[in-house]
Amino acid sequence: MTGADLPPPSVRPDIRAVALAAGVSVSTVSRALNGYADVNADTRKRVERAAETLGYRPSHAAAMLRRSQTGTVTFMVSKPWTKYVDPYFLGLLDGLEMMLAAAGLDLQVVMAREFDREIDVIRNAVERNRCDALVFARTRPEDERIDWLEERGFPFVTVGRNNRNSHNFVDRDQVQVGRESARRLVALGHQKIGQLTTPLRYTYTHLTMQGVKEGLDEAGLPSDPASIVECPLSQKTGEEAVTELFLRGARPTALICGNDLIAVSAMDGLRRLGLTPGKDVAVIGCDDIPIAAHIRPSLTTFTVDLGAMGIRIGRMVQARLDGHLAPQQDLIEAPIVLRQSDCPRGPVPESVR
Amino acid sequence: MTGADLPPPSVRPDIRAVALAAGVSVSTVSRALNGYADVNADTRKRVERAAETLGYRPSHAAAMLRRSQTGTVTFMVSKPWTKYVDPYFLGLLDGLEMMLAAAGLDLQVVMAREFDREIDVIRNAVERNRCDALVFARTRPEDERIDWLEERGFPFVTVGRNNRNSHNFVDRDQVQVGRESARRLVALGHQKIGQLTTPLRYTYTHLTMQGVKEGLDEAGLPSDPASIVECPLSQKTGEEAVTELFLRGARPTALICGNDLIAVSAMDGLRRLGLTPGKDVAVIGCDDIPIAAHIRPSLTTFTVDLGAMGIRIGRMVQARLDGHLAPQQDLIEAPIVLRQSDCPRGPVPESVR
DNA sequence: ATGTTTACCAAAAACGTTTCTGGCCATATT
DNA sequence: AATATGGCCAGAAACGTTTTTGGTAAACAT
Repeated sequence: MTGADLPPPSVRPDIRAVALAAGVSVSTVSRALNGYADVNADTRKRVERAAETLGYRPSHAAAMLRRSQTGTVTFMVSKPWTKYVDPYFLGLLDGLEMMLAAAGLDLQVVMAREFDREIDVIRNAVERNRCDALVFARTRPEDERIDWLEERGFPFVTVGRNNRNSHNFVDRDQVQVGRESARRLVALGHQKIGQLTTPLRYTYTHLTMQGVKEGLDEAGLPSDPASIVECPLSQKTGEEAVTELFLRGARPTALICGNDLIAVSAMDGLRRLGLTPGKDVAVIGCDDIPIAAHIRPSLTTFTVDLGAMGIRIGRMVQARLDGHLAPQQDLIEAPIVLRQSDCPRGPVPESVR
Repeated sequence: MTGADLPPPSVRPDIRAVALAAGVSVSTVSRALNGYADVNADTRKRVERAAETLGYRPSHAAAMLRRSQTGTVTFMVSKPWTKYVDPYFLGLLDGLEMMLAAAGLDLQVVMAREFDREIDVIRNAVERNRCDALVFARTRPEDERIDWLEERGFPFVTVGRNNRNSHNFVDRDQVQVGRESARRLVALGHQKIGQLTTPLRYTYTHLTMQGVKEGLDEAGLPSDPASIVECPLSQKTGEEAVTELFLRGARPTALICGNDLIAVSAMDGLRRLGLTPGKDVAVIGCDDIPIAAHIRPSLTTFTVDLGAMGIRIGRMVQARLDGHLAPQQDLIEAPIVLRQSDCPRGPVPESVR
């Protein structure tokens, strides 16, 4: 009559409440719910039922504190990504989050702006114990982030390589991308092939260039440094880069572009020079952004299953968290998607000097 | 000589360690570091110095547990986004994360796949106390997520509206986008204007259509339902939609497209019908994706400062967390970016029937 | 000289879990 | 019959903070 048998107010039920309801101790509830072996099947069932009817949700914070782990994985995205390399990002996150969620891990996203040094973001995440593992992309040959983390033995996975590669990473097979680009164009009769590369500070840019060189070597063609222009989209569009290339006197009949955005704006630049992309000059991109199929000429490019890539990252994170120290490294094939923008070699009109 | 004066091993320093080093109590350290008033300036300085030299980082988990709040804001992204609306996403996240980081809040990302019901994701986040506030987009006129959260008084901000609008939201002024699209095309002499809309389940689609209708009404032009095709990119490209439109017998000389991807593939469809976009048929998009300026014809579209939008969301979250219950609602202007794809009305060649 | 406020700080009680230790009972082993 | 074993569970000690309570000493007012 005192109201003690009223349904409890809308306060979140404790583990204690569950224990009370199930008629067992708190520790037993914990063990039962966490799947420990030393708990009777009946008891476990009773506990589970009690938890269910009470709508019990364990407090993440408390568990986290006690276990001294966070249950979250942090994905760091670098600001230069934001505007231009979008397509890459969400697909990856999708697969990753799926894996992590299945393992009961949360995904946290943190951005490194230009005025932050990326390393500070990482230090902050690690030193404040905000996450159990880190994931980041845009790796460089000498990458202080990787050095710092390896030194401390903190779990992390990168999208891309450095020049040591003693850690867990997932990457497209960029050398293959470069090689296949070159091979394709060579097969189409091109001899003078220009390159509009992504920023040189990233490892994958060099890997692609290496692949291109291999492809040209195979055909006995020279690799002329003058036919390569670095093209960081935030400062220089493909349009400007292609103009620069022709101003240098290079007269490529084909262009290998570091990504699709470069390719598209390069095509724009070609038109401005009076050339028709996909006819006078072949163009190959990389990434297969959704729009690549719909522009004219539609873009020949390399695709990659980002979701699968994210899943592999998730698996690596888990493996590392489960104590598997041996570095895991996955190179993912990026198949070429043939469309219209690559074309057989045609003569460059004399109107362009 | 017992080694007691050796530097402590590489164990994370406690708040107790700081207290010891500063010669004060644990509670004083806490109050000093959290900026409470009732602590002497000297003491505070001493504590801060001690914390600094020890490299003390408060345990997030412990603070979280004690304060019974999580310090994180969850952004839910719905799967249909993933592939096509990337650019939208990252810009938003960027601004949002900046605001949150400044307020000491973490940003967590969670994905709702098709097989998950979005509401489950939200329930999980809220009931397990995983976050202090929620943010999500792609709102619908009748949005059960909003209903559920409002019912419970849980803090959240949406990108987009529902049909009640009693909560905190940020949105583009879609009506204005639609109206201005129509006005622009009318001014260019167009009378038959087709619409390729984003999915009808979203509120913003209807708002845009309403704006278009207003624009047409102003000019005394009829709004023909037959000139409207819904175009969910995951099932129907702009190319298919435009074909459908002409098959229906509608013969628009201008197209208002729900987003840039629709616009680009619609232009492709036009070409397939023997029409030249930007010449025979005007096309207007929405979003101003990075590529919009580089395709041919370059795309007239509406831009929006996503970073600013993210920042406003962040502010709303903070306000709500600070106890400001009155709903805040921001409508953001999306200025038109005039390029080549909109053109004066030209005759549709008879070759197309 | 005696209350009364004020400024500062220490002690201790949470917060809600997990895990360690140990204990009881039934069963198996000698 | 005594002892060891194993299954199962309760109790209690953490985990590292924040916040409440209360106490001391100095400053102030009476």
